[in-house]
Amino acid sequence: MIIVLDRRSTELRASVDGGELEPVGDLAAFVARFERDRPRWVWDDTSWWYPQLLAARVRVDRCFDLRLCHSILRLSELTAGSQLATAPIGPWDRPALEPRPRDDALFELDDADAEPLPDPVAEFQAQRAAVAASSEPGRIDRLLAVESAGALIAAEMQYAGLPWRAREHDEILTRILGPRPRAGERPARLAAVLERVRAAIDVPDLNPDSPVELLKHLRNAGLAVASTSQWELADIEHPVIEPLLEYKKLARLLSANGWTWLETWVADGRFRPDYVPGGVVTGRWATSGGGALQLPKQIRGAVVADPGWSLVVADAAQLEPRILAALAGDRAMMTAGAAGDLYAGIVASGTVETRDQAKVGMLGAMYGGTTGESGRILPRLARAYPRAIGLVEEAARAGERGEKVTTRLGRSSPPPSEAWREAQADASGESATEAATKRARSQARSWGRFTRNFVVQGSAAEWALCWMASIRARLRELADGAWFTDSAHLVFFLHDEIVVHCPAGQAESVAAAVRESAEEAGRLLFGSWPERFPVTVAIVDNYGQAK
DNA sequence: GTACTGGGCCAC
DNA sequence: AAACGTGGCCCAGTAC
Repeated sequence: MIIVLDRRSTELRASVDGGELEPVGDLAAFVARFERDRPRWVWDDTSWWYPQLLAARVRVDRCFDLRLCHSILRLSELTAGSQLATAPIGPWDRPALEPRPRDDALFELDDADAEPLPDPVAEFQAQRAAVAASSEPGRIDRLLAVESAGALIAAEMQYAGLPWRAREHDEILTRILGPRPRAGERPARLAAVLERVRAAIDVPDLNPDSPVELLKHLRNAGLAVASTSQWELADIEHPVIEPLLEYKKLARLLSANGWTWLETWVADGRFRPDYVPGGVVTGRWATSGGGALQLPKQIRGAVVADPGWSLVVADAAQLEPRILAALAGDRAMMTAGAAGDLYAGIVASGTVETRDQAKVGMLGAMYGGTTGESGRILPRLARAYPRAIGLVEEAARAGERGEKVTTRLGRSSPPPSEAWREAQADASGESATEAATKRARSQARSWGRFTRNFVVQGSAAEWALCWMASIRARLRELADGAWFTDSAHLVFFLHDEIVVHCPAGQAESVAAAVRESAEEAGRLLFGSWPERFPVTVAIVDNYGQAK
């Protein structure tokens, strides 16, 4: 069953299985009634519809998020010839849709130039047509389904929140920075280390938070530095270095995740980040506000399970190189990963000497690194794993030619900008200057690094979506009809890592579900292909205790 | 006052 | 004195 929901008028309407649009009356009651038949809900934007349903304690199993699906179909090479992909840019291509029209006349006056919301029924039909005409409808349809499932999960995680102990957070800050000071003052330990910085270069009123000022005084003190970043300072011998690096560390914690952050983002014992599914070109999630995807390890100790509950923390081991091995069908690399630690397996094969070399080399291959140790190791990896390394090299060459690349399930990279194309065209002309050629070459390489990484990062993001969707389905079975936050539920996601909050008695079942879901995600992407996706699972009270 | 940019650094 | 992918957020500094 398919139900398209429409919010173009203040009276919400629905089309059931292709029927006429009819008023729904009370939305939550309507959805709850039809949800018993497990329809696929089709709506313009999950972040508009779903939070209000959750607030009314109505959960849905499946949806199509038309805006997210549109942006995939618009760019995908698998639907390149479709009407949807060739139509002019329209309202479905906007990053976020406009809010619901209001009755309020004044508001409408203000809002007069806002574009009307588009027709979801017509858009759904256009999307189905694009999928049906695709060279690989199964892949793209799976991508649309898991992308949409991700949108449901993001809304559910925000509703549930990550359990957060403000007192524990305060204790961590106090231990590292000193007690919370009055507004505008530095905490004691931060102030003390700043005095050591000022003394070391004899500048009593130094403002260490101004890079320009700091750089000037460091150079006056005789340090041959071009910036104040830690990678440059770390190697220098001078009494100011140690306290300065310490100051930067503490100041970062204070400004990014200090007491102000705590007051802004934690309420009622929960941190509720605003996840943005599909917010990154590669298909990764982004966040807006709260910085959930940059939660520093230092403060993860403030994430504490409720009394009688546990946290199941799981992360996929060496996800990206495993994805690459599977994408490329590189048996040798799969063999390296079969026993557990992929990097250790590369060492065991005799390709490199240390685990760190294996890791640096693989990351360099996937990011396009050419200098330093990763550059030196790459040729050895290329000999041992010609298919895997060949795949990322080919993705880079395609990008340098201005072509698209596509992930496992069918998300394609955007085309390079018009300026990029012009630069390439200028460089190939007869009258091209040496500078123009050099600039074009540099831009081409840069775009090649982007497409090189896109294939791996984007396919890994698809794996993670499949993993989460599968976990969500298994946890629903485990809940046995209970409201989802009263049973095991997802509370956190970090690219290749998830956290489930669950009654302690469920923890072992959840751990099993998480492992089974990782296997299922591998099958959803690669069928019966033998690459394995092992996950490390920890059952803890406190996120800081995991790994 | 707000809007924007660059430096810097956190995560993967 | 950066390179080597994807981001967000804070701060200082500047333009308006």
